[in-house]
Amino acid sequence: MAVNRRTRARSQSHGRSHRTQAERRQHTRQALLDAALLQIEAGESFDSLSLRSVTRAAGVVPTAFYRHFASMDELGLTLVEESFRTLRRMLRDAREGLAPEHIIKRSVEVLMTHVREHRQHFVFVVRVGYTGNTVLRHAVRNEVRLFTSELATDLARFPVLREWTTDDLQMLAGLLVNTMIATVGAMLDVPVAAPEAEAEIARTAEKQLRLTMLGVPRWRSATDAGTRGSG
Amino acid sequence: MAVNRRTRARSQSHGRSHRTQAERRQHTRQALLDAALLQIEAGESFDSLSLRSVTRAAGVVPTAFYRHFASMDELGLTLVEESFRTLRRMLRDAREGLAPEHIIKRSVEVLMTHVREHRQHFVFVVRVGYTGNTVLRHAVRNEVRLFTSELATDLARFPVLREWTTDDLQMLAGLLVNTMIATVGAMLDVPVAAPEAEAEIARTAEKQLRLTMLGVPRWRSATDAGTRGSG
DNA sequence: TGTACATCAGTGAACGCGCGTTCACTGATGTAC
DNA sequence: TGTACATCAGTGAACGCGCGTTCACTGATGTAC
Repeated sequence: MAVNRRTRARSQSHGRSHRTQAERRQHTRQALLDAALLQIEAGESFDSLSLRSVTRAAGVVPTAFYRHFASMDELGLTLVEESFRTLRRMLRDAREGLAPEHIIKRSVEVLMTHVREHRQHFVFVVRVGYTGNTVLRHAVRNEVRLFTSELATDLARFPVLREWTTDDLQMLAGLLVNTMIATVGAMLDVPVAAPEAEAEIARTAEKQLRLTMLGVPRWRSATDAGTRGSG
Repeated sequence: MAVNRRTRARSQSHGRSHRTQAERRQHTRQALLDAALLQIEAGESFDSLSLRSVTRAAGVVPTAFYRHFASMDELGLTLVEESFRTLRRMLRDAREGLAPEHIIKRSVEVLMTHVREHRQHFVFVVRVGYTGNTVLRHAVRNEVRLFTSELATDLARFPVLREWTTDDLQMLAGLLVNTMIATVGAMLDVPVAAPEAEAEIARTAEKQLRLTMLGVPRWRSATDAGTRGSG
């Protein structure tokens, strides 16, 4: 009898199947994060999200917010971390699928797949990276810098790049990341599941990466001539 | 006497030297636009600007806003136009200073100069181009597309690009514009008048553009091999 | 296992605030004679 | 040039609304015995 009473109470209390308090806490927390991502995906900027709209969408009362985050900024920083965890996973995936012949095509495929599957995280990064909120903007741009460095490290392993300076590798990684960000931006302009448009964007990204890599074997001499003079 | 009375009234009325009603109207209108740009430059997103904060900064009462714009969106669209007028002027300047040998260095110089001199317009474009407000975001991205096309037309005049398809020229112009946007984004991260940091950003941009252009002469054959097969 | 108490995620009322928008207005400039 | 009237940029009071944050609370879960 006592057990029945408690079971009923549990399932009634929030209409969910989470047995422990910790599980329900975690569930609410994630609901708040998801509500914010959803609104950003729908076209809002982070600045225009309100604590009340987020809690409303998450199905809790405004004051419940403070059980999980001290402010919207803190929630935003959590989303930055969550998003870049996704991006790092993508980098790892790309690293593994490296058949040197088709590396560009494969990289773009990995990118497109990840954008499709984690659209919200990419929207978040692209939007917040340029949005008003100074704290979040710097958090994102800092993560982008780290991400670029990781890519530079990966690039250093390619034979053709073995002789490049760290500086030049960063420069190349930056160029590739720029192309990636612009590609993501273009994909986000397009309705979800518009295969033609997506394919067109992918083709352009591939061409741009291919063109970039075409310059690579000729790089050294050009830099020497340009910066070291006739010494 | 009558003249004196009127003169006094004029100069007292707003403490300014604008003689005609039309001039004063224009003055207020520009004050509203400038106030918005200033707040965006200071780190706000467009969404977080309020009609009241803009009128406050412009030194007029909130309701005066409606004498000039029907809504903040309308003011925003005016700023999009104003900003891209600046960017087009930049393109024209770049077009004129084309000494084929130093074209990249010169282009980056033109870019850096314009960003320094019209910082607000660049901040506006970069921020709004990714911010929440759907109307403005699309307005900006559309202008960027037009801007890219104009650049593609300019590129078509170079001997080495004369044989390129329209599609490939767009692709290349897109790559250059991406680099430009990323460069502007990096410059805006940096405090105003930090010559070292600016120079470093300029150097990276130059390298990236140079690397991109290094691939150009080799482009055709690579594409042929990739897309046309052995026919 | 059963009981008594502690913890704490979520509640709901209340607050003061800045917002966009309405409205009737004021008074200097512009214009017709 | 002088006068009488029209125009219209800017004013100021008022409104209802959603916001973030405070506070005392409730009641289910967790824990010590």
